[in-house]
Amino acid sequence: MGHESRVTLADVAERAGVSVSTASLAFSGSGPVSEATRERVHAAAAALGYGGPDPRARSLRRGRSGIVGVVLEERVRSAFLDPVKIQMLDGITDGIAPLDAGLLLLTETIESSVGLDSAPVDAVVLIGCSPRLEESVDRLRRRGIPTVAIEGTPAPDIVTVGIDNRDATRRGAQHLRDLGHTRVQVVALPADPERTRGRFDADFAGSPLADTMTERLAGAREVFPGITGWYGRASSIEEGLEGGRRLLGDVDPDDRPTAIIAQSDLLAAGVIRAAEELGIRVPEDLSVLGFDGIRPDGLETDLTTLVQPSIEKGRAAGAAVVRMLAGEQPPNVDFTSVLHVGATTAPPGSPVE
Amino acid sequence: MGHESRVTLADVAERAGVSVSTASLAFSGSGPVSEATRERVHAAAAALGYGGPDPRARSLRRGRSGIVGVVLEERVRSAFLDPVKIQMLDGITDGIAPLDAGLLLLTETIESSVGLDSAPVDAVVLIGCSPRLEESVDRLRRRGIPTVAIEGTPAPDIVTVGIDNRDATRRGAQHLRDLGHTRVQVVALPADPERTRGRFDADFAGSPLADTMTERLAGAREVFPGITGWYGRASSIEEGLEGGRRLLGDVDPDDRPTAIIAQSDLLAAGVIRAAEELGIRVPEDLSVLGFDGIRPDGLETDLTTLVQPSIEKGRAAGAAVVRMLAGEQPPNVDFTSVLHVGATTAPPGSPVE
DNA sequence: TATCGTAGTCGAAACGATTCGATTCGGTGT
DNA sequence: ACACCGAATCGAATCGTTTCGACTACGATA
Repeated sequence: MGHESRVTLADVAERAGVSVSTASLAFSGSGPVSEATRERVHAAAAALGYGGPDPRARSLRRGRSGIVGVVLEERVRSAFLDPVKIQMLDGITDGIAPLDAGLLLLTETIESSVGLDSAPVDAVVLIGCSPRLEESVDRLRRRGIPTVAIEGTPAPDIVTVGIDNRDATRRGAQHLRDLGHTRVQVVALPADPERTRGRFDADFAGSPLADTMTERLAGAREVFPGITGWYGRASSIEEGLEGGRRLLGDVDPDDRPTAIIAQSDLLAAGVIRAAEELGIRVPEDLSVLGFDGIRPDGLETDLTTLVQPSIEKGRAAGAAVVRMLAGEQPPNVDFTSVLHVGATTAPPGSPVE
Repeated sequence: MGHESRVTLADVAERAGVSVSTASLAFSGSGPVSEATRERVHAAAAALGYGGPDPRARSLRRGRSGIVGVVLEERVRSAFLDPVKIQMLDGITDGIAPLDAGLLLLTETIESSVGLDSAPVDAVVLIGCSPRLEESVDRLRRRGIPTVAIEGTPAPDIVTVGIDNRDATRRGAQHLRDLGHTRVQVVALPADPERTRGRFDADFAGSPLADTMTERLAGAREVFPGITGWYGRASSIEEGLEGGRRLLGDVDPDDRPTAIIAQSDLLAAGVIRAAEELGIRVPEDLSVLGFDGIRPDGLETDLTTLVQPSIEKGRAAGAAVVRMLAGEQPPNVDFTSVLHVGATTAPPGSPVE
């Protein structure tokens, strides 16, 4: 039963003895309908097993679907493993609450990203959007879909929400320098769209596209000009572990860095784990600086890190969406990170307490 | 610029000098169109800044929106804090991959749950759906929307995906009994829709609605018939901590349980933390059994727990959705959990190694 | 009593695409 | 040269609502 023709508003109207338009009003509540009529319509609906107006037709007519798309650059799985992303998502739901819209998870899959322009969204939020998205952003713009990018390259017609990546990292690096560190290296976020990993040297220009990575690196260089390091394939403990092994294990102990600037807390957690493996003590033999201010899974020490307001970022993005849908043109937003000095940084070569 | 009337397929068709239907074919590719025509249409589209067919209209006509709804019983925020939920979500995305549809996050908000029946979804997956959903499920059924419930009460017309909650817990409890435990208590999942918390005694019937909790409790009772305990407001470390304090701290040390069956790993982690607070050693003075097989944030010990295949559950749910949309009627699925013996269970009163 | 405003209702025109059946039109097979 | 076929194209109906303007009563105002 049930796969015959569906019950429509017209059926309900007929049974209730009213016109379709009246029946519509009885449901949507926008317009004057007598109490008696409303009841009759609802009764008819119940009798016919009508479940309410079809959202598809409604959204076509209204021009709004009540859905906000969220584009994650990676697989949903990996996005959900990153606490920062989750916090942003949470902030977004907060921010768009006034719309009472749903959140549609879209992943920037290979190529066509079918979802992105066949999805009935009223607006889109790009989270940590990668360069590959350029083209998609273009299509969104053409379709006139309001777009907000968190940590994205600023572009005409889209609102961006970001943080002071460069300056924050500079302050963190300065903290290390103040402690007396001079041999410092970086374990960085992915540097290219192909998601490779490897060492980079002092000349490394970064990718114009991997904005976050490049900015944070620039901040580190303001304090340690010739700084080199390693970039991973993702922001994860695993990649940090790999990077840590390379930077700490493959070298003559005398050349080994006394401090590592990790571009995320997850990477930092990996670096610390690598140090453990190699018998290097943190912070006595090695200082580690993170970025994000989350508490990485399984890391029990209090990480020195640059705390960024992830939830706020999401909330701001959500708020921007709301305003754009209201016809305004909200300004870009920039947040500030603060240095949290924990237990993973200390003067180089300091004795065990 | 841009808020005039939008460009439609008709405009494109006219400019390309073809009929609307041909233009449509040129885009959707379903039907014979000469190469020349297709190019002309696309050129016209580009010239006019047409971003492709409007998904709203398309979905009305096609009767499919390409969106699968996921209903989380709680706020999105708290759902994302539960690793089990995340794993299921991940599994779902995997499972519905063949549809290449988006995932719409819906929360069972108070009352009307605006989202649930005004959302243009082709199918819905309920995750850990609470009893309050009964009514919503009803509406979904009426609308003829295929519905899959993970850990939900079986109901006509909906497919359920579950695990052997009862039997698994029984095996876990048996493990404790085999170790020699007799004073055992439970720290349980929420027991009622109002999300209160408190003690429950040997007569406690559970809620017919909080299925998971009741089933797992029943399993424990098969081994320890008169077992009592505490139920929390959520599955979280925090609630486990609270429960642990009550069961371990508020009693005469001689009556104190020698083992606690936690109904989730997060609760177990909380219990362990409570034990630490109270100076109770795990597993020497207290054995703790978890459920889920995740690695709770910040817990460094290897938890003895019942490992359930969360990702598989999600995947199965996704697969069921796919089959339902294909017109089949897939069977319910039940998975099996396996006992992982870690370092948090030991014979009662055993000496420190 | 004539007039006006208003609550309630209705018809019909969108909304923007897809799709079914019909129509054209070169080109084969015989 | 005749009927016939498939490819390409087109017209028109359809998906199920919402909304706009028009129309009816009916009580209130002048």
